[in-house]
Amino acid sequence: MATLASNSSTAANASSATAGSEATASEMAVPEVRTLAERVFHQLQDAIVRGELAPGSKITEPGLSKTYGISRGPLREAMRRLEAHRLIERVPHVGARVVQLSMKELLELFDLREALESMAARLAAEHMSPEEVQGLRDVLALHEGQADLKRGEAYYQREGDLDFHYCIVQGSHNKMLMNLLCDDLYYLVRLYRTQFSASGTRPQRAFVEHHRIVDAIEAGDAELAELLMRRHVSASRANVADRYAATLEQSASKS
Amino acid sequence: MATLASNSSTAANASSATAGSEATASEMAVPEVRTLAERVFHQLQDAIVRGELAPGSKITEPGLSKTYGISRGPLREAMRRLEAHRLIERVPHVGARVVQLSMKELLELFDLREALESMAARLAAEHMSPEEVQGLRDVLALHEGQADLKRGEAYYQREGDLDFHYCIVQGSHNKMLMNLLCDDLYYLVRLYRTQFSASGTRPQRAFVEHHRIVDAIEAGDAELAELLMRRHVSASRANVADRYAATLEQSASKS
DNA sequence: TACTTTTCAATTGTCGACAATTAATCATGG
DNA sequence: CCATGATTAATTGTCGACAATTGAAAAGTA
Repeated sequence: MATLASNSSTAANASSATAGSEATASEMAVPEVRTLAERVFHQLQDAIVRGELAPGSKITEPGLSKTYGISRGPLREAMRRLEAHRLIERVPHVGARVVQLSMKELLELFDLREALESMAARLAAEHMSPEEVQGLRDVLALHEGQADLKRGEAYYQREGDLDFHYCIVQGSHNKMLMNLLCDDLYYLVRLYRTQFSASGTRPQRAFVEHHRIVDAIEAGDAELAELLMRRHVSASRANVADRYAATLEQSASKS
Repeated sequence: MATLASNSSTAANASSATAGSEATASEMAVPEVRTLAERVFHQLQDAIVRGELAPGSKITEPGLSKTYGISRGPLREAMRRLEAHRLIERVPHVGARVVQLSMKELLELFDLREALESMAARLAAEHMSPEEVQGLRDVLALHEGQADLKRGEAYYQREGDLDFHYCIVQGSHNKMLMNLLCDDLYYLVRLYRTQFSASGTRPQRAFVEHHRIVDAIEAGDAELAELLMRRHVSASRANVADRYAATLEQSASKS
């Protein structure tokens, strides 16, 4: 219940908003529902990331228009935004399909994360306030408690992992970096996790890595924070690659 | 003439296309002119980057609709794409304005470049073919010849600088990285250069740094290439920051 | 049977008009 | 004279309809 899939900047805000939750925390801080195009954009974004719209499936404008009960005008603008966020792929005069991440593209995505998140960790070590660091520790403690409850069920831990990375990026105080990672790349990461039904692995190791990163940030050691985050993402990437290689090997021996 | 502002991936393609130029090389490889929305998107993109649409100026849909002779439908989709590329900023029910980069945002942009381009250099050192490295050397020689001709006139050198960085990113063979840098960030860089009328400085130093980077890439030394590119971008960032500080100081003493 | 050509249904691209919201203008009162 | 509120013009958001392009099914021929 603590980690929610849609807005997912939960723990980041939880530190500042101490009391008086007037919203039920299940729908908060959606800054743009002023227009139909915005609303259907977010709906489609969630539907894609949660796998309700299958990767690779063709989506047609009249179909969505009837499904969401809106005209094709706003719908096309929403689709243009989805295209910009790389959640759908369009071909002029042909149509649009939900993206289907290949392993090659997934590894490319990890290279991007390694570059950007290590930079984020460095900036976080330089700019994060003590209160923000405390919030970061709270996030870690929260997710560790969860992981104690359901050992093995690593799905929630996975969403918690993203919450942790969200906080780091927020701590960088670099708006461009925040937009890039939180608005674009993290949605792709979540899409990958549903697409490959990636049951999170190596949870306890990730936990200690998270703690080491926070330690470095708290100490203001920018270089160390950067290095540790870089290793953290790189190890995650290697883990994905290994599991994929194992899958290939398995399917090869079967046939 | 060699460096053109619009498509700007000139020298990158020049290496592969050796003979038989059927296009006049002034308009090549524009992969999407199939639809009105695409065309006006590129036109607006160029107009903004070249400063024809002043930063901060409000752009209105009926105005652009009449200017470009198209309906508001495709125009709105083009504007949505411009918004996604961070070249305009929209407020629902209010309107859109051309972005105006503050110095804070410019420095944020440099942090992004440092993270991404150092990663690009590392990947380029790992994946670039000898032919691609040779093309890179050609680009360097070309721009050095230009700089010899018009010493002090560093504007063209600046565009050449971007050409160089284009080639590196291409050499990374990472499509996501290429899209991010070439389709998004480099347009912002060019916008900044026109906005701040940034007459390029420290040209000769940049030249030797470029050569060192290519040396490292050719040697396959990924770590060194990464480090050098990182320093290169960081030095450029520091240079911008210093010049800005000097400007502030000057305006303070005047008043 | 296999291959080419033609037809056609469906989808996308484009347009003009209407409704909703905003910001500026103008009037009114203190 | 300034502040406050109503009015209005302009811009944005939304919709339905028409034109253009595509991919596939159907027909025809070797």
